[in-house]
Amino acid sequence: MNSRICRQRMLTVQQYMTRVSHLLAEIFTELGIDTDTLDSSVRTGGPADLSSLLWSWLELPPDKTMGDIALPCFRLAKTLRQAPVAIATSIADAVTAHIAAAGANDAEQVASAAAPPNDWTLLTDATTAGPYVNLRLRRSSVTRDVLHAIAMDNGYCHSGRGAGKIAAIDLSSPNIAKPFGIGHLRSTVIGTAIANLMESDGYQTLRINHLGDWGTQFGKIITSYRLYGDPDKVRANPIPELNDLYVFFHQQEKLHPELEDEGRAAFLRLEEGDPDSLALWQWMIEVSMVEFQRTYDLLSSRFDFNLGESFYNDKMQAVIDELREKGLLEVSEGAEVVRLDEENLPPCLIRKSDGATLYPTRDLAAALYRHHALHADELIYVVGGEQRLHFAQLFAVLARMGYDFAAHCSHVAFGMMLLEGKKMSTRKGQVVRLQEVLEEAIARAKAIISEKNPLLPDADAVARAVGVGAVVFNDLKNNRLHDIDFSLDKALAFDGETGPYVQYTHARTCSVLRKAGLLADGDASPGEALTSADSLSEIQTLEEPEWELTKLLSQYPQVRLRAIDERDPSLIAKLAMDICQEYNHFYHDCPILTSTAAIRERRLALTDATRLLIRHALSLLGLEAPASM
RNA sequence: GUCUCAGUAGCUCAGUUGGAUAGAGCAACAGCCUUCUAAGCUGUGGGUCGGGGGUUCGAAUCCCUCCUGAGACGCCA
Repeated sequence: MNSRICRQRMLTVQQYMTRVSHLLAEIFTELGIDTDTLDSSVRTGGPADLSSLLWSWLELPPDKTMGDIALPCFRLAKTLRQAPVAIATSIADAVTAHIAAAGANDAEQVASAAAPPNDWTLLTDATTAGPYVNLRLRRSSVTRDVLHAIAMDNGYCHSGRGAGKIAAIDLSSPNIAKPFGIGHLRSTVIGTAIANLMESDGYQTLRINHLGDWGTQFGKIITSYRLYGDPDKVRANPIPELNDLYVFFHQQEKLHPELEDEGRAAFLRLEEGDPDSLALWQWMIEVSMVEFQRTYDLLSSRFDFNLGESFYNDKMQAVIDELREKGLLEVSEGAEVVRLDEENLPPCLIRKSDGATLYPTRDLAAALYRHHALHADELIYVVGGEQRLHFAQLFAVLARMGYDFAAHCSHVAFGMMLLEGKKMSTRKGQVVRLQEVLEEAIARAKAIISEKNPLLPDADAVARAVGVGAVVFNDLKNNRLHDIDFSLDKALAFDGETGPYVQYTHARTCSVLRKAGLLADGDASPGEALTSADSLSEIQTLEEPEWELTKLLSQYPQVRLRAIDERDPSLIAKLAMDICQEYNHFYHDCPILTSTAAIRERRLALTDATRLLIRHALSLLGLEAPASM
């Protein structure tokens, strides 16, 4: 159970692993094993310090009944010239002796976060299973520490590695005059979650919506509108009509190739500043933004900047000048390029043979603007994986220009959304409109509410939170680079590993706390149950589900940091699901409200801790957490 | 053709900085609401981890090779 996260040794009960590794180092020294006696094959690349070395060896037993932390002894066999099993036995015996000497069993109250690093009361027993030493942590003290830490937010929801730094995140980036398709959902929700994660680490974020508002396509749309458009119809229903005109134009283009030149000429007029064309273009941006905003409102996405591609029109000449000054520009086949042979990349096209700029030119200008004008330290691009090469080239050119921040640029790639196994194409009119998907999701959520909980106050708001949550979570739970074949039924599933499941579990924790009189609706701070948890002196025998839940909760800080480092929100989604699964298991097996005072107090504290972390995880992912549903 | 990414249960995917018997959800079947929300919980069945070689005490994980799918590869964005 919960193997997804549990088996990653780095992430689990990590703070205790540090202490355990110190204890084990003591044993090793006692047994005459120190870093000098370990041969280099055992130490390779590892830290010189014995306890750090041991720390890196610790892992989790595959089965929770075996213990909490395991030390495999295979690699010691060669140096010590003993069988791994024998080594494991002597280590386990030594640990057992220490535990007994520490009088651990009478010291229930002693072990705590403040205990010295060589406090053997942290452990309750050591056993062997073949060549493995399995150690068990003292549940009471660990649980108390974890609950205390969550109440204090010791790194659980906030950290400060990004303090004073600015991260610019390029996300969403839909195209003007085209429908906001399901394909743009990924960039929007992944980008939003990454921005939230960075903020939890102290970064100031700049969420930049890099709108597609420039290019030949606008010449085509303008031409199509002038030739075939009905102004009244377009005004009534702008985006679908403009999209239809664009699609129709492409069909006509096949029959009348001369239209292509006309479209190009129309774009040229726009570039030259023809007032009529500009007005039309401006108007398309306005109506598109109104439309997009409806979707963003549902998703609770916000942006610090809506800067279209056109914003950089007057900033590209400076880039070209700078490249030339730095001697990076070369003429090749009539075009101007930056060669990237050393980086083993194809050359980056900066200027067409007719002198016009290109996509990379614009992105260079944008990167420099974000660096110089917006003072961004980190540049993050949440853009589909098909643009890998483009970003590799972009970053390489920045490095060539001598910008150190090139090392702090990253492309967060993701797979494509497919429709019935095929790439969606706006040109062919094959798009799934996100707005429709969200509305359908909300309608289904509403139907479930009226069936299961007809008296729920604020049902509409909850339906919106849950419906949208289903769609967003579905996209966030796997950050795989897999292409996704869009399925409405999958995106709108409310059972199993879904957003609504996580939200439901959150509502469940709220309900328990409400019944205990410990929670006012929408309370974001730790409740009384949790803040008084460090005074819980009676945490004696935790039952399995409580212990498993505690261990999962303890992973939150490390998982959050890893999600930030790997720019992977799915890690948060997965841990949230694991916590929910374990909480529901606990909820089912362990009565809370009807238990005797001490147990009730402890279980309420666990419930409140769970509630806080689920709530926080959901907020990182951009989901709401209704208090009942 | 070159490069990149992917291939794990019927489906969707975890696990990939090497460790013990490869895990979830969905779908199917069987149970659990006079007790804290059944959007839940429990159980059953389901696997040549794409194929083959190699390194290792130990490989889904590392190396080589082949197969399959997707994407990118100079004047679109």
